[in-house]
Amino acid sequence: MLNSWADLAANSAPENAGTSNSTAPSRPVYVPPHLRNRAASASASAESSPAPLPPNVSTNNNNNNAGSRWGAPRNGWGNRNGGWDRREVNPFGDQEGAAEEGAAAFGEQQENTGINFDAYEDIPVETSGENVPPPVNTFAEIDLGEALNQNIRRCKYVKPTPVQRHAIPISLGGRDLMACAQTGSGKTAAFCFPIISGIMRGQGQPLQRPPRGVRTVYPLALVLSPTRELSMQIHDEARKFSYQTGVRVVVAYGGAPINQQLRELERGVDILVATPGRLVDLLERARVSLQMIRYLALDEADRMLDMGFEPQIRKIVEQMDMPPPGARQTMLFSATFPKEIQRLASDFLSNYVFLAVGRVGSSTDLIVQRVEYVQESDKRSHLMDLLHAQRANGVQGKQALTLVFVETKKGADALEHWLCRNSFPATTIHGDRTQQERELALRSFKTGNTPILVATDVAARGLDIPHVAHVVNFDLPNDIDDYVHRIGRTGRAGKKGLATAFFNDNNASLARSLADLMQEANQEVPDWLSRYAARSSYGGGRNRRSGGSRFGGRDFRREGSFGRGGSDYYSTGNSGGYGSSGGYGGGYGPGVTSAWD
DNA sequence: AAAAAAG
Repeated sequence: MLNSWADLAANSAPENAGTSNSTAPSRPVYVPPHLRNRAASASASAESSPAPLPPNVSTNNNNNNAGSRWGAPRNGWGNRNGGWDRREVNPFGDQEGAAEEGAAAFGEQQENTGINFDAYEDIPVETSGENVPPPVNTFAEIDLGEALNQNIRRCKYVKPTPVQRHAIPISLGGRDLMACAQTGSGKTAAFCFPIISGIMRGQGQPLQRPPRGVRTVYPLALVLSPTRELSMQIHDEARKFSYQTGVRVVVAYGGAPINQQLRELERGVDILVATPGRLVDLLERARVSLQMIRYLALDEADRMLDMGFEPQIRKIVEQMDMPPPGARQTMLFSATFPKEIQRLASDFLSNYVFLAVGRVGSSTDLIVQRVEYVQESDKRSHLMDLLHAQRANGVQGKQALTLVFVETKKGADALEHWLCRNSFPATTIHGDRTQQERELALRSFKTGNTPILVATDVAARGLDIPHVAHVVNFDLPNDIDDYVHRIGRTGRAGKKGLATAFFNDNNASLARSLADLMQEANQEVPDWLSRYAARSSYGGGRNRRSGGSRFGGRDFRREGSFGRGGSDYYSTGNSGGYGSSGGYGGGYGPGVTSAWD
């Protein structure tokens, strides 16, 4: 009873507000955010004539036939939100608040500016594809719009990071993109800026929908990520970038009450950030339609396309109502991009640019990697030793943050319990905990309240946790890519980090790739590990996913002339067709990427 | 074999 009444009220209120004295719009039309104040009154008086296109609308190659294919723009904006959102909370308001708590606790300033650009100076970059738009050196060179520029200043971003310098012009040029890149250095911004800017410009043609459920919303951009916490993080960042641009960002993920998310959606959504399960739910309830999607971004794209996720992603991207490749712009980001996954991913892309922002020798050098031989039964006491040592390294009375990865959820609980019993304040994050518990754990860790976090792979990717001094692989993962992502939780934004792994016979299959990785990162490889690696290379101890070039860094379209790709990982220049290889033969072997995302 | 993601 109460529910249906509330729903009714929630449903009709914005509709009335948006159109006041006219008949309710039945057909959606895209109104760029900067015109929405006017649009609300304009559409009321001009119901029968097509809505004016924004003056600076630029035709996008990929979309210029969308009008004929999908129907001409109509009146009425599907999101029923005429005008800027006056209730928009200033995400910068508590400048020293939430996100900065950790920094404050450590007596440091502004994590956002903490990027150490010197660490990036000589980062090798490879691009391939046809007519690759050239990189820029400053934000000023790109016309992102004044509102967005102001937010960039508020974020204290002074100049674009390497991934931004390359990815933003490519995306603004309307091209699809597969990028091997680093989050810590602004990966989220690299796909958010072009999306926000594009939405503000009203680029391309809106796609018409058949009238369906009145409460259906039509986001223009979709960002998918593999974990709830990562979606939250992306949402938080995207909200900063879109502040006062009129572009509305909404997040939807499982484990949280759906009603609140539905209410947020009903207030209007331009950019939807979501985890796959909850999005499918919303699509099946017809509360969200993907018909108007003009931008699709997959964060941690290789994870999104691996066995566990691929069917869901295919369903969302190929079997719902999303415009096909070419009629939308698609951006895939990850630090690791095995070529098998690249092949899968190419289904979603159209004439795309491949971009690899690699590590230079110095990038993963920021993370000191250690491997110790530890029997299962000795792991706990060994961890204890590390933590005792870590205690001495505390900053301002706070213990440095240590992130401990384990294999299983049960193992995580057990270890947390044991640590607490031994007076090490620890908490844990894994998929068997409630969402509330997960978020609490992460917050408590970030603030230094609980300086030890025991985690499963749920925390392996993308999470930006400042001040993680030490990553311990209590249990090593089976996949070297997961190792790369895990250790990338430390040594972020150009800062130094330490990663310690406990290795024993159970990890024999990882020996070779681990030894290779460490060698390429100029780390000291223990002799016993080298011997292990040599042994396992006989036994076929290769990683399941590849025989060689298993890291990102290389466009799989360029495979072919070389037996196993990777040894010519970096060509020198940018652009060039598929076949052109600069042939930098040095050092990168089977492809080390950044240890970051 | 495990983890993640809907309830």
